[in-house]
Amino acid sequence: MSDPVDEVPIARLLAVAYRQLIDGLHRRLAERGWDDVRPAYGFVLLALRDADAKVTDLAALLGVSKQATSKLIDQMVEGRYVTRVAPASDARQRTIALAPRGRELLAAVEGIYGELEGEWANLVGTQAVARLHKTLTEVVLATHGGAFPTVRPTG
Amino acid sequence: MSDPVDEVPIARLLAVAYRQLIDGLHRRLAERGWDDVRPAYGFVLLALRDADAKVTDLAALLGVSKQATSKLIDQMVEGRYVTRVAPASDARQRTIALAPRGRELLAAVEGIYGELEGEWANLVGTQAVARLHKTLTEVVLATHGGAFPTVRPTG
DNA sequence: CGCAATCGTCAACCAAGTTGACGATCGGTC
DNA sequence: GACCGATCGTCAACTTGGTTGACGATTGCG
Repeated sequence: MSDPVDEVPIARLLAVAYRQLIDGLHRRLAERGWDDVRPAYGFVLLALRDADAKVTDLAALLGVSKQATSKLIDQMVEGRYVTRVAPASDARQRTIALAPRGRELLAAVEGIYGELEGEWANLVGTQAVARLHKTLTEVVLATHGGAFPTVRPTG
Repeated sequence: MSDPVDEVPIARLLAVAYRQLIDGLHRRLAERGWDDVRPAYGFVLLALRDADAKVTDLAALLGVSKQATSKLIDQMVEGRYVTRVAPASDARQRTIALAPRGRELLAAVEGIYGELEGEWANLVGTQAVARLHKTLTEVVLATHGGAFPTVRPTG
């Protein structure tokens, strides 16, 4: 690639940077023994951190069908990251909650994100990273009516 | 999602922002009649803007196998975006070049990127967007020995 | 009570990757 | 020139992670 750096579309920068973070995350997770983890797990773990969720909630969050979500949860149940229980309030539903192993994984993920972001801060400065975070947040919120949008897994 | 915005990992912001740009790009392309375009086409078009390439070059750039690349090129040849010719220098190879229609598509893509980035500038300011570009570029270059890395398509 | 709506799972299918294989062609060595 | 390992790109079989359709069970409302 010989295009001047100034002309690289932001979309490509985002793609490369995202890929880099995700690859780094999964490499470090594997090094620490978490070697059966898909990128999509991260979004589910985050969603469940503060509150349990239903399959349809997670599907909406992830931006995929409920069938795809159900499959993903299958895997996560099998890996013992989440639990799936029919609540007393509605026998059709399944309540998905973090299992202890899922909490441990979430802690590992957030720790590694901290490391990776810290490495970025070492490269370009803490302020630049904070500004990056701020700018992206503003753009995303402004273009989605002030709310965090669906995350379609991109990897 | 109830997590405070400050705690959203950058990886997620990147994913959302990227998704947003790509979706916006493809929506506008479709509106302008380009309705058979995959996100991966963009990376190929960019790569071919200044120089023809071989299948293995593109595979390395895209971060996928040569078989996957060959298939992708199949589609792009069929859509008349690129041409594929065995060069006189080596009968095993295939030289992939932009066809006229591919050049038109590339121009459309770059125009839309300009629009989208302009909209971001309207939201957060021209300077913030420029800084975003700069920071991401620095991070990416610093972590890849000064060179632009492989882009594995993320969508 | 009846029925439309909702839930989540099963099943079939699809797109875009992966790995293995292979015929054709190079390029280096003898 | 002959031989052979390396390289090229395509074919083929397979996998993965989605999609859509279907459906039995369960709600919630009239």
